[in-house]
Amino acid sequence: MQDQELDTEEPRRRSDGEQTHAAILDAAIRLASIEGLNSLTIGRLARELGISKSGVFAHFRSKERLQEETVDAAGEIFEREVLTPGLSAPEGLAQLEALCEAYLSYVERRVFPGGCFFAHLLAEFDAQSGPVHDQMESNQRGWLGMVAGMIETAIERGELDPATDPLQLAFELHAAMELANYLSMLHRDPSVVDRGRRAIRDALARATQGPRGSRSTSPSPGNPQSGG
Amino acid sequence: MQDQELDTEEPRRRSDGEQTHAAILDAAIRLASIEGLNSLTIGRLARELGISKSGVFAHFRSKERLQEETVDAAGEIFEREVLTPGLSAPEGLAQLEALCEAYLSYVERRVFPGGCFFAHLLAEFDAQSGPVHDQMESNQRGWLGMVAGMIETAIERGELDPATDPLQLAFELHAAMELANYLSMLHRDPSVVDRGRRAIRDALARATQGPRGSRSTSPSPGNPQSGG
DNA sequence: CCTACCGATCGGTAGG
DNA sequence: CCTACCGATCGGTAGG
Repeated sequence: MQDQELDTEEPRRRSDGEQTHAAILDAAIRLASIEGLNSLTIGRLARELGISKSGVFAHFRSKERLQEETVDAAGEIFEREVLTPGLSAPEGLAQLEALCEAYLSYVERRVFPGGCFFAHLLAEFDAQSGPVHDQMESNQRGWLGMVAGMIETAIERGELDPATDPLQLAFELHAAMELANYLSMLHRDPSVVDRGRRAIRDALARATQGPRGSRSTSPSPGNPQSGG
Repeated sequence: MQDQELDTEEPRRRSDGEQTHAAILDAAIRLASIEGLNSLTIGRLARELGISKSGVFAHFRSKERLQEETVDAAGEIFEREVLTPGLSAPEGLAQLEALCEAYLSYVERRVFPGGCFFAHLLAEFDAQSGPVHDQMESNQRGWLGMVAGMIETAIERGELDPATDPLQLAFELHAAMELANYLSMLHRDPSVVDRGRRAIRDALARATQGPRGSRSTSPSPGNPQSGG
């Protein structure tokens, strides 16, 4: 604690600059989810927030850093809105279902006004080279790998047919989630998400029963304490 | 025919202007498939083609018309490379399979350097309002409706299980095609298209056999001449 | 956070 | 198809 003479000017009040910084990123995320990361311009964000261009610029020092921080901030929201609720379910098939549902719910609730931020960036940067492409590639690999890992765990626990190909099923689940996102946005109709929901439910049901309804009769209860 | 005095100046030689027009659209399509329709600028196309900005501009008179003509020209390529080969197969399940394979082959062959032009535009304009969004919505509806129609025909011909939901199966096939496009581009790996191929083959096999391998024993041969 | 500025580029026009 | 422009906006800098 310092002398009281600093009292009236709120000593080390960091909130002013930080709040502005956060407000810029919030606007940037919203804009980029609708129009893409390359549509971000410093001038446009400044206009939207009612501050000067250089006022925005001072927070990032380059457009590249603005883009980087925007992607990172969107990643934190994705983590909070999708990964955390998805991973909070008990390990195995339940967790896989929870993750898929968390994603679809996040699309349905329009966490980002333009739909899934990363689905937009996937299409925007799949054919472009550079740091954003590379980050998206690693994001996608991580996501698909995580889903495939959950499928493997569910197989080990006897909850899914051992004949299931984890990466192939992960691809199909992911495909349903992505298209549900795009089409629900395109048609401005959140109920399109239900098509994705049904595709996922059916795919998991088939992998549960096996392709011919041959179901392993008594799956082992599994070990809730063992890590993946 | 006119007098010979016009001979040396090639009367009504249209090829010059038309070739330039076509060359501009070709460059625009290629650029837009990689970076999106909004990344098109008249100056950039002019630089790439080695002509002046106003030389490009004169062909379209507005950026909006350039974008419209670019989308239309890409549509013609899609028709030639996907729809025509897909629809050339005999009506029914064979046609449905041919259409899916025509799409995957078009992705694999990199008909557009940035992958499927319309998959890119779907993500770019799903959350934006305006004429391009509206055209993409109608394109998507048309495509999904066509696929669903082929599924209906295949059901009527006894080639697919009558319990199949045409729009739901169309959604799942479409989802596999789109993700195959995005991921094969993202990883610069055409073999990712095989994941989509397998997803489609499996989905059709399930719809052929029914969910439990209960297959209608003697499907009617169908009528190849009747329209859909 | 501001004003004031830089060179480059944008879509578009005028006139040929 | 060209040169020569227009006002607006871009990312970024200087200096406060």
